[in-house]
Amino acid sequence: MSIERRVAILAKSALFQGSPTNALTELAARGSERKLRHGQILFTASEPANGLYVVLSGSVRAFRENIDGREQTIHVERAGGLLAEVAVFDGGPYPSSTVAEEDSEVLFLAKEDVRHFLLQHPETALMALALLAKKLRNVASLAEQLALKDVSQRLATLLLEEAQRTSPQPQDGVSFSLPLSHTQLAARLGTVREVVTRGLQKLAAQGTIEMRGHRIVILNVKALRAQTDAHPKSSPTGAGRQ
Amino acid sequence: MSIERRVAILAKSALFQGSPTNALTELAARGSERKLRHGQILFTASEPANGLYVVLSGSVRAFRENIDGREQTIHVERAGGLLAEVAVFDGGPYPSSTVAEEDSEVLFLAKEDVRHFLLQHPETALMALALLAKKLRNVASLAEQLALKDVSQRLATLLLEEAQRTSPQPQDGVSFSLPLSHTQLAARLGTVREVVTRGLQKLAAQGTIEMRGHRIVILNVKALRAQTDAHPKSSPTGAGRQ
DNA sequence: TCGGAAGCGTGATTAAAGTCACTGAGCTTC
DNA sequence: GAAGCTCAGTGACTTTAATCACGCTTCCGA
Repeated sequence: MSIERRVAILAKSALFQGSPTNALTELAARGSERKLRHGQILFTASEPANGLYVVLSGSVRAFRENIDGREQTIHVERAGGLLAEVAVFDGGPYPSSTVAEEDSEVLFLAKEDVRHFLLQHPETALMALALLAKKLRNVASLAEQLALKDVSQRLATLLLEEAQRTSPQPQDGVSFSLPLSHTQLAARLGTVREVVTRGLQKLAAQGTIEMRGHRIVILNVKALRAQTDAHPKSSPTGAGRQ
Repeated sequence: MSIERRVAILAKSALFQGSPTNALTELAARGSERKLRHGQILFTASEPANGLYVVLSGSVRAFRENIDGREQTIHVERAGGLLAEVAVFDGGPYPSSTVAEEDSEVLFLAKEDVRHFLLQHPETALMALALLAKKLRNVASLAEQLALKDVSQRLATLLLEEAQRTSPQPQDGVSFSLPLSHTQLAARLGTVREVVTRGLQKLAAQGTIEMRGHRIVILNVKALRAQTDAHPKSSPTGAGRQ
Protein backbone atom coordinates (compact mmCIF):
# COMPACT_ATOMS: atom_id res chain seq x y z
CA MET A 1 0.00 0.00 0.00
CA SER A 2 1.35 3.44 -0.88
CA ILE A 3 2.51 5.86 1.78
CA GLU A 4 -0.23 8.22 0.68
CA ARG A 5 -2.93 5.69 1.33
CA ARG A 6 -1.42 4.82 4.70
CA VAL A 7 -1.46 8.49 5.63
CA ALA A 8 -5.01 8.88 4.45
CA ILE A 9 -6.08 6.09 6.79
CA LEU A 10 -4.08 7.43 9.71
CA ALA A 11 -5.58 10.86 9.15
CA LYS A 12 -9.03 9.38 9.62
CA SER A 13 -8.14 7.24 12.62
CA ALA A 14 -9.33 8.06 16.12
CA LEU A 15 -5.79 8.60 17.31
CA PHE A 16 -4.12 10.58 14.55
CA GLN A 17 -6.95 12.63 13.13
CA GLY A 18 -6.04 16.29 13.18
CA SER A 19 -2.30 15.66 13.07
CA PRO A 20 -0.34 17.50 10.36
CA THR A 21 0.06 15.52 7.17
CA ASN A 22 3.83 15.86 6.96
CA ALA A 23 4.27 14.44 10.46
CA LEU A 24 1.95 11.55 9.62
CA THR A 25 3.82 10.93 6.42
CA GLU A 26 7.04 10.55 8.30
CA LEU A 27 5.44 8.30 10.87
CA ALA A 28 3.82 6.16 8.20
CA ALA A 29 7.10 5.86 6.36
CA ARG A 30 8.79 4.53 9.47
CA GLY A 31 6.14 1.86 9.91
CA SER A 32 6.22 -1.53 8.33
CA GLU A 33 3.31 -3.08 6.60
CA ARG A 34 2.06 -6.60 6.90
CA LYS A 35 -0.61 -8.52 5.04
CA LEU A 36 -2.73 -11.06 6.85
CA ARG A 37 -4.80 -13.85 5.44
CA HIS A 38 -8.18 -14.62 6.90
CA GLY A 39 -7.62 -16.58 10.09
CA GLN A 40 -3.97 -15.64 10.44
CA ILE A 41 -2.69 -14.78 13.91
CA LEU A 42 -1.00 -11.38 14.19
CA PHE A 43 0.34 -11.76 17.71
CA THR A 44 -0.38 -13.72 20.84
CA ALA A 45 -1.21 -12.54 24.37
CA SER A 46 1.75 -12.09 26.70
CA GLU A 47 4.37 -12.03 23.94
CA PRO A 48 6.76 -9.10 24.41
CA ALA A 49 5.57 -6.10 22.41
CA ASN A 50 7.70 -3.54 20.60
CA GLY A 51 4.97 -1.41 19.16
CA LEU A 52 1.39 -1.21 18.03
CA TYR A 53 -0.54 -2.00 14.88
CA VAL A 54 -2.89 0.19 12.91
CA VAL A 55 -5.43 -1.67 10.83
CA LEU A 56 -5.22 -0.43 7.23
CA SER A 57 -7.86 -2.68 5.71
CA GLY A 58 -9.97 -5.66 6.63
CA SER A 59 -10.75 -6.43 10.25
CA VAL A 60 -8.78 -7.87 13.11
CA ARG A 61 -10.19 -9.38 16.27
CA ALA A 62 -8.54 -9.24 19.70
CA PHE A 63 -9.46 -12.11 21.98
CA ARG A 64 -8.43 -14.15 24.98
CA GLU A 65 -8.78 -17.86 25.37
CA ASN A 66 -8.77 -20.46 28.12
CA ILE A 67 -7.14 -23.86 28.18
CA ASP A 68 -10.19 -25.51 26.63
CA GLY A 69 -9.73 -23.29 23.61
CA ARG A 70 -12.86 -21.30 24.24
CA GLU A 71 -12.44 -17.68 23.18
CA GLN A 72 -13.74 -14.34 24.34
CA THR A 73 -13.60 -11.51 21.84
CA ILE A 74 -12.45 -8.31 23.52
CA HIS A 75 -12.75 -5.92 20.59
CA VAL A 76 -12.68 -5.86 16.81
CA GLU A 77 -10.81 -3.23 14.82
CA ARG A 78 -11.29 -2.14 11.23
CA ALA A 79 -9.46 0.44 9.10
CA GLY A 80 -8.02 3.16 11.35
CA GLY A 81 -8.34 1.08 14.51
CA LEU A 82 -5.45 0.35 16.87
CA LEU A 83 -4.20 -2.91 18.32
CA ALA A 84 -1.87 -3.29 21.29
CA GLU A 85 -1.73 0.42 22.06
CA VAL A 86 -1.71 -0.41 25.77
CA ALA A 87 1.61 -2.15 25.30
CA VAL A 88 3.07 1.08 23.97
CA PHE A 89 1.72 3.16 26.81
CA ASP A 90 2.59 0.92 29.73
CA GLY A 91 5.54 -0.99 28.30
CA GLY A 92 4.03 -4.40 28.99
CA PRO A 93 3.49 -7.40 26.74
CA TYR A 94 0.65 -7.85 24.27
CA PRO A 95 -2.59 -7.89 26.25
CA SER A 96 -4.59 -10.16 23.94
CA SER A 97 -4.15 -12.39 20.95
CA THR A 98 -5.28 -11.06 17.61
CA VAL A 99 -6.45 -12.77 14.45
CA ALA A 100 -7.55 -11.47 11.07
CA GLU A 101 -11.26 -12.00 10.56
CA GLU A 102 -10.81 -11.50 6.83
CA ASP A 103 -7.85 -10.77 4.60
CA SER A 104 -6.37 -7.62 6.10
CA GLU A 105 -3.45 -5.21 6.08
CA VAL A 106 -1.87 -3.71 9.17
CA LEU A 107 0.85 -1.17 9.81
CA PHE A 108 3.32 -1.76 12.60
CA LEU A 109 4.57 1.34 14.41
CA ALA A 110 7.47 0.98 16.81
CA LYS A 111 6.92 2.00 20.42
CA GLU A 112 9.61 4.67 20.30
CA ASP A 113 8.25 6.20 17.12
CA VAL A 114 4.77 6.47 18.62
CA ARG A 115 6.02 7.92 21.89
CA HIS A 116 8.20 10.38 20.07
CA PHE A 117 5.25 11.42 17.96
CA LEU A 118 3.10 11.98 21.03
CA LEU A 119 5.74 14.12 22.69
CA GLN A 120 6.01 16.23 19.54
CA HIS A 121 2.24 16.48 19.24
CA PRO A 122 0.70 16.91 22.66
CA GLU A 123 -2.77 17.31 21.22
CA THR A 124 -2.44 13.79 19.88
CA ALA A 125 -1.60 12.62 23.38
CA LEU A 126 -4.97 13.98 24.44
CA MET A 127 -6.58 12.05 21.59
CA ALA A 128 -4.84 8.97 22.89
CA LEU A 129 -6.30 9.58 26.33
CA ALA A 130 -9.75 9.92 24.86
CA LEU A 131 -9.24 6.77 22.85
CA LEU A 132 -8.13 4.73 25.83
CA ALA A 133 -10.98 6.12 27.89
CA LYS A 134 -13.44 4.98 25.27
CA LYS A 135 -11.94 1.51 25.13
CA LEU A 136 -12.01 1.34 28.90
CA ARG A 137 -15.72 2.12 28.87
CA ASN A 138 -16.33 -0.53 26.26
CA VAL A 139 -14.46 -3.24 28.11
CA ALA A 140 -16.08 -2.28 31.40
CA SER A 141 -19.45 -2.65 29.73
CA LEU A 142 -18.42 -6.04 28.46
CA ALA A 143 -17.48 -7.13 31.97
CA GLU A 144 -20.73 -5.74 33.31
CA GLN A 145 -22.76 -7.62 30.76
CA LEU A 146 -20.91 -10.85 31.37
CA ALA A 147 -21.39 -10.61 35.10
CA LEU A 148 -24.88 -9.25 35.34
CA LYS A 149 -26.85 -10.28 32.27
CA ASP A 150 -27.85 -13.64 30.93
CA VAL A 151 -27.14 -14.71 27.40
CA SER A 152 -30.47 -13.60 25.92
CA GLN A 153 -30.04 -10.15 27.40
CA ARG A 154 -26.55 -9.89 25.99
CA LEU A 155 -27.74 -11.09 22.62
CA ALA A 156 -30.54 -8.53 22.56
CA THR A 157 -28.02 -5.81 23.47
CA LEU A 158 -25.70 -6.83 20.68
CA LEU A 159 -28.45 -6.85 18.08
CA LEU A 160 -29.61 -3.45 19.20
CA GLU A 161 -26.10 -2.03 19.03
CA GLU A 162 -25.58 -3.42 15.56
CA ALA A 163 -28.88 -1.96 14.47
CA GLN A 164 -27.80 1.41 15.82
CA ARG A 165 -24.61 1.36 13.78
CA THR A 166 -26.76 1.55 10.69
CA SER A 167 -29.65 3.67 11.89
CA PRO A 168 -29.06 5.58 15.12
CA GLN A 169 -32.77 5.65 15.97
CA PRO A 170 -33.94 2.26 14.81
CA GLN A 171 -37.64 1.82 14.01
CA ASP A 172 -39.60 -1.40 13.77
CA GLY A 173 -38.62 -3.06 10.53
CA VAL A 174 -35.00 -1.88 10.35
CA SER A 175 -32.67 -4.43 8.93
CA PHE A 176 -28.92 -4.78 8.86
CA SER A 177 -26.44 -7.37 7.84
CA LEU A 178 -24.64 -9.29 10.55
CA PRO A 179 -21.79 -11.03 8.78
CA LEU A 180 -20.87 -13.19 11.76
CA SER A 181 -21.19 -16.91 12.21
CA HIS A 182 -22.91 -18.19 15.31
CA THR A 183 -19.51 -19.22 16.60
CA GLN A 184 -18.23 -15.66 16.22
CA LEU A 185 -21.31 -14.28 17.91
CA ALA A 186 -20.78 -16.71 20.75
CA ALA A 187 -17.19 -15.54 21.23
CA ARG A 188 -18.44 -11.98 21.53
CA LEU A 189 -21.23 -12.85 23.92
CA GLY A 190 -19.23 -15.10 26.17
CA THR A 191 -21.13 -18.28 25.37
CA VAL A 192 -21.15 -21.14 22.87
CA ARG A 193 -22.58 -21.67 19.42
CA GLU A 194 -25.63 -23.74 20.37
CA VAL A 195 -26.84 -21.18 22.86
CA VAL A 196 -26.64 -18.45 20.24
CA THR A 197 -28.61 -20.52 17.76
CA ARG A 198 -31.33 -21.10 20.32
CA GLY A 199 -31.34 -17.52 21.46
CA LEU A 200 -31.84 -16.21 17.96
CA GLN A 201 -34.56 -18.74 17.37
CA LYS A 202 -36.39 -17.70 20.48
CA LEU A 203 -36.34 -14.07 19.39
CA ALA A 204 -37.59 -15.09 15.97
CA ALA A 205 -40.33 -17.29 17.46
CA GLN A 206 -41.52 -14.36 19.57
CA GLY A 207 -41.76 -12.22 16.48
CA THR A 208 -39.12 -9.81 17.76
CA ILE A 209 -36.72 -10.39 14.89
CA GLU A 210 -36.60 -12.14 11.58
CA MET A 211 -33.57 -13.75 9.99
CA ARG A 212 -32.79 -13.76 6.30
CA GLY A 213 -29.42 -15.34 5.93
CA HIS A 214 -26.92 -12.91 7.39
CA ARG A 215 -29.46 -10.16 7.38
CA ILE A 216 -31.48 -9.44 10.50
CA VAL A 217 -34.77 -7.59 10.56
CA ILE A 218 -35.91 -6.13 13.83
CA LEU A 219 -39.66 -6.38 13.87
CA ASN A 220 -40.21 -5.04 17.36
CA VAL A 221 -37.58 -2.66 18.65
CA LYS A 222 -39.40 -2.10 21.91
CA ALA A 223 -39.58 -5.81 22.72
CA LEU A 224 -35.91 -6.20 21.86
CA ARG A 225 -34.97 -3.31 24.07
CA ALA A 226 -37.01 -4.86 26.88
CA GLN A 227 -35.10 -8.14 26.50
CA THR A 228 -31.95 -6.18 27.16
CA ASP A 229 -32.49 -6.10 30.88
CA ALA A 230 -35.82 -7.79 31.38
CA HIS A 231 -36.56 -9.90 34.35
CA PRO A 232 -36.75 -13.43 32.89
CA LYS A 233 -40.43 -13.85 33.65
CA SER A 234 -43.37 -11.57 32.84
CA SER A 235 -42.04 -9.06 30.36
CA PRO A 236 -43.81 -5.71 30.78
CA THR A 237 -44.26 -5.02 27.04
CA GLY A 238 -46.67 -7.84 26.53
CA ALA A 239 -44.58 -8.75 23.51
CA GLY A 240 -42.11 -10.65 25.62
CA ARG A 241 -41.50 -14.34 25.92
CA GLN A 242 -44.34 -16.71 26.73
CA MET B 1 -7.21 17.66 55.48
CA SER B 2 -4.40 20.16 55.00
CA ILE B 3 -3.16 21.16 51.57
CA GLU B 4 0.21 19.69 52.47
CA ARG B 5 -1.25 16.28 53.15
CA ARG B 6 -3.30 16.44 49.97
CA VAL B 7 -0.13 17.22 48.03
CA ALA B 8 1.75 14.42 49.74
CA ILE B 9 -0.88 11.96 48.60
CA LEU B 10 -1.01 13.32 45.07
CA ALA B 11 2.78 13.12 44.89
CA LYS B 12 2.58 9.41 45.59
CA SER B 13 -0.32 8.70 43.25
CA ALA B 14 0.15 6.84 39.99
CA LEU B 15 -0.88 9.87 37.98
CA PHE B 16 0.86 12.77 39.64
CA GLN B 17 4.06 11.24 40.92
CA GLY B 18 7.03 13.13 39.61
CA SER B 19 5.14 16.38 39.12
CA PRO B 20 6.67 19.48 40.73
CA THR B 21 5.38 20.22 44.21
CA ASN B 22 4.36 23.77 43.53
CA ALA B 23 2.21 22.74 40.60
CA LEU B 24 0.59 20.03 42.71
CA THR B 25 0.00 22.48 45.49
CA GLU B 26 -1.90 24.76 43.17
CA LEU B 27 -3.89 21.87 41.77
CA ALA B 28 -4.70 20.55 45.22
CA ALA B 29 -5.78 23.97 46.35
CA ARG B 30 -8.26 24.22 43.50
CA GLY B 31 -9.81 20.89 44.40
CA SER B 32 -12.60 20.43 46.87
CA GLU B 33 -12.60 17.81 49.54
CA ARG B 34 -15.40 15.56 50.55
CA LYS B 35 -15.80 13.11 53.40
CA LEU B 36 -17.71 9.91 52.90
CA ARG B 37 -19.22 7.61 55.48
CA HIS B 38 -18.98 3.88 55.05
CA GLY B 39 -21.63 2.88 52.53
CA GLN B 40 -22.16 6.35 51.17
CA ILE B 41 -22.57 6.76 47.40
CA LEU B 42 -20.16 9.23 45.78
CA PHE B 43 -21.72 9.30 42.33
CA THR B 44 -23.88 7.14 40.14
CA ALA B 45 -23.23 5.70 36.69
CA SER B 46 -24.37 7.84 33.74
CA GLU B 47 -24.71 11.05 35.76
CA PRO B 48 -23.01 13.95 33.97
CA ALA B 49 -19.44 14.36 35.20
CA ASN B 50 -17.51 17.58 35.68
CA GLY B 51 -14.29 16.15 36.99
CA LEU B 52 -12.58 13.29 38.71
CA TYR B 53 -11.95 12.23 42.27
CA VAL B 54 -8.69 11.31 43.96
CA VAL B 55 -9.02 9.07 46.98
CA LEU B 56 -7.22 10.66 49.92
CA SER B 57 -8.00 8.06 52.55
CA GLY B 58 -10.14 4.99 53.01
CA SER B 59 -11.30 2.99 50.01
CA VAL B 60 -13.91 3.51 47.35
CA ARG B 61 -15.41 0.85 45.14
CA ALA B 62 -16.60 1.39 41.56
CA PHE B 63 -19.35 -0.96 40.46
CA ARG B 64 -22.19 -1.52 38.05
CA GLU B 65 -25.52 -3.06 38.87
CA ASN B 66 -28.45 -4.63 37.06
CA ILE B 67 -32.15 -4.18 37.68
CA ASP B 68 -32.22 -6.97 40.26
CA GLY B 69 -29.73 -4.99 42.32
CA ARG B 70 -26.92 -7.43 41.80
CA GLU B 71 -23.57 -5.68 41.62
CA GLN B 72 -20.30 -6.22 39.82
CA THR B 73 -17.26 -4.51 41.27
CA ILE B 74 -15.12 -3.01 38.51
CA HIS B 75 -12.22 -1.71 40.62
CA VAL B 76 -11.42 -0.53 44.11
CA GLU B 77 -9.32 2.56 44.82
CA ARG B 78 -7.38 3.48 47.95
CA ALA B 79 -5.28 6.53 48.80
CA GLY B 80 -3.82 7.98 45.60
CA GLY B 81 -6.24 6.16 43.31
CA LEU B 82 -8.44 7.86 40.75
CA LEU B 83 -12.15 7.63 40.11
CA ALA B 84 -13.95 8.75 36.95
CA GLU B 85 -10.79 9.75 35.11
CA VAL B 86 -12.33 8.44 31.89
CA ALA B 87 -15.02 11.07 32.16
CA VAL B 88 -12.32 13.74 32.16
CA PHE B 89 -10.54 12.29 29.16
CA ASP B 90 -13.50 11.56 26.93
CA GLY B 91 -15.99 14.09 28.22
CA GLY B 92 -18.68 11.51 28.88
CA PRO B 93 -20.78 10.80 31.97
CA TYR B 94 -19.62 8.81 35.00
CA PRO B 95 -18.90 5.28 33.83
CA SER B 96 -19.75 3.45 37.06
CA SER B 97 -21.33 4.07 40.41
CA THR B 98 -19.01 4.43 43.39
CA VAL B 99 -19.49 3.79 47.07
CA ALA B 100 -17.21 4.18 50.07
CA GLU B 101 -16.24 0.79 51.47
CA GLU B 102 -15.19 2.44 54.71
CA ASP B 103 -15.14 6.01 55.98
CA SER B 104 -13.12 7.83 53.33
CA GLU B 105 -11.98 11.19 52.06
CA VAL B 106 -11.84 12.18 48.40
CA LEU B 107 -10.62 15.21 46.49
CA PHE B 108 -12.64 16.49 43.56
CA LEU B 109 -10.67 17.99 40.70
CA ALA B 110 -12.53 19.81 37.95
CA LYS B 111 -12.15 18.54 34.41
CA GLU B 112 -10.65 21.83 33.17
CA ASP B 113 -8.12 21.96 35.99
CA VAL B 114 -6.92 18.46 35.21
CA ARG B 115 -6.74 19.06 31.47
CA HIS B 116 -4.91 22.30 32.01
CA PHE B 117 -2.46 20.54 34.27
CA LEU B 118 -1.81 17.83 31.68
CA LEU B 119 -1.15 20.39 28.96
CA GLN B 120 1.31 22.18 31.22
CA HIS B 121 2.96 18.92 32.23
CA PRO B 122 3.22 16.63 29.21
CA GLU B 123 5.14 14.02 31.15
CA THR B 124 2.08 13.68 33.36
CA ALA B 125 0.01 13.06 30.27
CA LEU B 126 2.24 10.10 29.57
CA MET B 127 1.65 8.91 33.14
CA ALA B 128 -2.04 9.20 32.48
CA LEU B 129 -1.68 7.04 29.39
CA ALA B 130 0.18 4.42 31.38
CA LEU B 131 -2.46 4.56 34.08
CA LEU B 132 -5.33 4.10 31.66
CA ALA B 133 -3.46 1.31 29.91
CA LYS B 134 -3.07 -0.50 33.19
CA LYS B 135 -6.73 -0.12 34.04
CA LEU B 136 -7.64 -1.33 30.59
CA ARG B 137 -5.59 -4.46 31.14
CA ASN B 138 -7.23 -5.04 34.49
CA VAL B 139 -10.73 -4.70 33.19
CA ALA B 140 -9.97 -6.83 30.15
CA SER B 141 -8.72 -9.52 32.51
CA LEU B 142 -11.91 -9.23 34.48
CA ALA B 143 -13.96 -9.73 31.34
CA GLU B 144 -11.80 -12.66 30.35
CA GLN B 145 -12.24 -14.31 33.71
CA LEU B 146 -15.98 -13.78 33.72
CA ALA B 147 -16.36 -15.25 30.27
CA LEU B 148 -13.89 -18.09 30.37
CA LYS B 149 -13.48 -19.27 33.94
CA ASP B 150 -15.87 -20.78 36.41
CA VAL B 151 -16.36 -19.42 39.88
CA SER B 152 -13.81 -21.66 41.61
CA GLN B 153 -11.17 -20.67 39.10
CA ARG B 154 -11.91 -17.01 39.61
CA LEU B 155 -11.83 -17.45 43.35
CA ALA B 156 -8.48 -19.19 43.21
CA THR B 157 -7.14 -16.39 41.03
CA LEU B 158 -8.32 -13.75 43.44
CA LEU B 159 -6.77 -15.47 46.44
CA LEU B 160 -3.50 -15.85 44.60
CA GLU B 161 -3.46 -12.18 43.60
CA GLU B 162 -4.18 -11.10 47.13
CA ALA B 163 -1.38 -13.31 48.40
CA GLN B 164 0.97 -11.74 45.88
CA ARG B 165 0.18 -8.26 47.13
CA THR B 166 1.82 -9.22 50.40
CA SER B 167 4.54 -11.56 49.23
CA PRO B 168 5.35 -11.44 45.53
CA GLN B 169 6.60 -15.04 45.47
CA PRO B 170 4.19 -16.76 47.83
CA GLN B 171 5.32 -20.00 49.47
CA ASP B 172 3.18 -22.66 51.10
CA GLY B 173 2.02 -21.29 54.41
CA VAL B 174 1.78 -17.61 53.47
CA SER B 175 -1.07 -15.82 55.08
CA PHE B 176 -2.76 -12.52 54.47
CA SER B 177 -5.80 -10.75 55.69
CA LEU B 178 -8.76 -10.49 53.38
CA PRO B 179 -11.02 -7.89 54.93
CA LEU B 180 -13.94 -8.59 52.63
CA SER B 181 -17.30 -10.12 53.39
CA HIS B 182 -18.48 -13.00 51.27
CA THR B 183 -20.94 -10.62 49.68
CA GLN B 184 -18.13 -8.28 48.69
CA LEU B 185 -16.10 -11.15 47.34
CA ALA B 186 -19.11 -12.26 45.34
CA ALA B 187 -19.46 -8.80 43.79
CA ARG B 188 -15.85 -8.95 42.69
CA LEU B 189 -16.11 -12.46 41.32
CA GLY B 190 -19.36 -12.00 39.49
CA THR B 191 -21.38 -14.41 41.59
CA VAL B 192 -23.44 -14.55 44.79
CA ARG B 193 -22.66 -14.97 48.44
CA GLU B 194 -23.60 -18.63 48.82
CA VAL B 195 -21.36 -19.71 45.99
CA VAL B 196 -18.40 -17.92 47.54
CA THR B 197 -19.02 -19.59 50.89
CA ARG B 198 -19.10 -22.98 49.25
CA GLY B 199 -16.08 -22.29 47.11
CA LEU B 200 -13.98 -21.29 50.09
CA GLN B 201 -15.13 -24.35 51.96
CA LYS B 202 -14.18 -26.62 49.13
CA LEU B 203 -10.68 -25.16 49.03
CA ALA B 204 -10.40 -25.59 52.79
CA ALA B 205 -11.70 -29.16 52.64
CA GLN B 206 -9.06 -29.99 50.04
CA GLY B 207 -6.40 -28.64 52.31
CA THR B 208 -5.46 -25.93 49.84
CA ILE B 209 -6.25 -23.06 52.18
CA GLU B 210 -7.19 -22.49 55.77
CA MET B 211 -9.41 -19.74 57.11
CA ARG B 212 -8.92 -17.94 60.37
CA GLY B 213 -11.50 -15.21 60.48
CA HIS B 214 -10.53 -12.67 57.87
CA ARG B 215 -7.09 -14.16 57.57
CA ILE B 216 -6.38 -16.70 54.87
CA VAL B 217 -3.51 -19.16 54.96
CA ILE B 218 -2.47 -20.73 51.70
CA LEU B 219 -1.32 -24.22 52.52
CA ASN B 220 -0.66 -25.37 48.98
CA VAL B 221 0.27 -22.67 46.51
CA LYS B 222 0.74 -25.13 43.70
CA ALA B 223 -2.72 -26.63 44.09
CA LEU B 224 -4.24 -23.16 44.26
CA ARG B 225 -2.44 -22.13 41.12
CA ALA B 226 -3.68 -25.27 39.42
CA GLN B 227 -7.28 -24.40 40.38
CA THR B 228 -6.79 -21.15 38.52
CA ASP B 229 -7.31 -22.69 35.13
CA ALA B 230 -7.68 -26.36 35.83
CA HIS B 231 -9.97 -28.53 33.88
CA PRO B 232 -12.69 -29.38 36.43
CA LYS B 233 -11.86 -33.08 36.45
CA SER B 234 -8.50 -34.79 36.99
CA SER B 235 -6.17 -32.11 38.28
CA PRO B 236 -2.61 -32.81 37.16
CA THR B 237 -0.96 -31.91 40.48
CA GLY B 238 -2.56 -34.77 42.32
CA ALA B 239 -3.37 -32.26 45.01
CA GLY B 240 -6.51 -31.11 43.24
CA ARG B 241 -10.10 -31.75 44.07
CA GLN B 242 -11.32 -35.30 44.57
C1' DT C 1 -28.91 -5.80 77.99
C1' DC C 2 -32.06 -6.13 74.65
C1' DG C 3 -32.97 -5.90 69.88
C1' DG C 4 -31.45 -5.61 65.49
C1' DA C 5 -28.43 -5.75 61.74
C1' DA C 6 -25.12 -8.01 59.14
C1' DG C 7 -22.71 -11.88 58.19
C1' DC C 8 -22.11 -16.83 57.63
C1' DG C 9 -23.51 -21.87 56.96
C1' DT C 10 -26.78 -25.11 54.85
C1' DG C 11 -30.06 -27.97 52.40
C1' DA C 12 -33.38 -28.24 48.75
C1' DT C 13 -34.83 -26.77 44.47
C1' DT C 14 -34.86 -24.49 39.94
C1' DA C 15 -33.05 -22.49 36.12
C1' DA C 16 -29.51 -21.49 32.86
C1' DA C 17 -25.78 -22.79 30.37
C1' DG C 18 -22.67 -25.98 28.53
C1' DT C 19 -21.65 -30.55 26.48
C1' DC C 20 -22.22 -34.35 23.36
C1' DA C 21 -23.45 -36.53 19.40
C1' DC C 22 -25.40 -36.47 15.23
C1' DT C 23 -28.01 -34.63 10.92
C1' DG C 24 -28.21 -32.14 7.01
C1' DA C 25 -27.49 -27.92 3.97
C1' DG C 26 -24.58 -25.43 1.12
C1' DC C 27 -19.95 -24.60 -0.54
C1' DT C 28 -15.69 -25.33 -2.74
C1' DT C 29 -12.29 -27.92 -5.24
C1' DC C 30 -10.27 -31.40 -7.16
C1' DG D 1 -20.04 -35.10 -9.31
C1' DA D 2 -18.00 -37.11 -5.23
C1' DA D 3 -15.27 -35.90 -1.24
C1' DG D 4 -14.61 -32.97 2.16
C1' DC D 5 -15.20 -28.38 4.19
C1' DT D 6 -17.77 -25.13 7.41
C1' DC D 7 -21.87 -23.85 9.36
C1' DA D 8 -26.44 -24.35 11.37
C1' DG D 9 -30.13 -27.05 13.81
C1' DT D 10 -31.53 -30.14 17.34
C1' DG D 11 -32.49 -33.57 21.12
C1' DA D 12 -30.82 -35.52 25.41
C1' DC D 13 -28.14 -34.94 29.17
C1' DT D 14 -24.92 -32.99 32.75
C1' DT D 15 -23.09 -29.47 35.29
C1' DT D 16 -22.90 -25.11 37.31
C1' DA D 17 -24.78 -21.47 39.32
C1' DA D 18 -28.62 -19.03 41.27
C1' DT D 19 -32.52 -18.87 44.25
C1' DC D 20 -35.16 -19.67 48.38
C1' DA D 21 -35.71 -20.30 52.97
C1' DC D 22 -34.02 -21.13 56.87
C1' DG D 23 -31.10 -21.10 61.56
C1' DC D 24 -27.20 -19.47 64.13
C1' DT D 25 -23.52 -16.01 65.60
C1' DT D 26 -21.56 -11.85 66.54
C1' DC D 27 -21.29 -7.35 67.18
C1' DC D 28 -23.03 -2.93 67.99
C1' DG D 29 -25.82 0.83 69.41
C1' DA D 30 -29.83 2.63 71.94
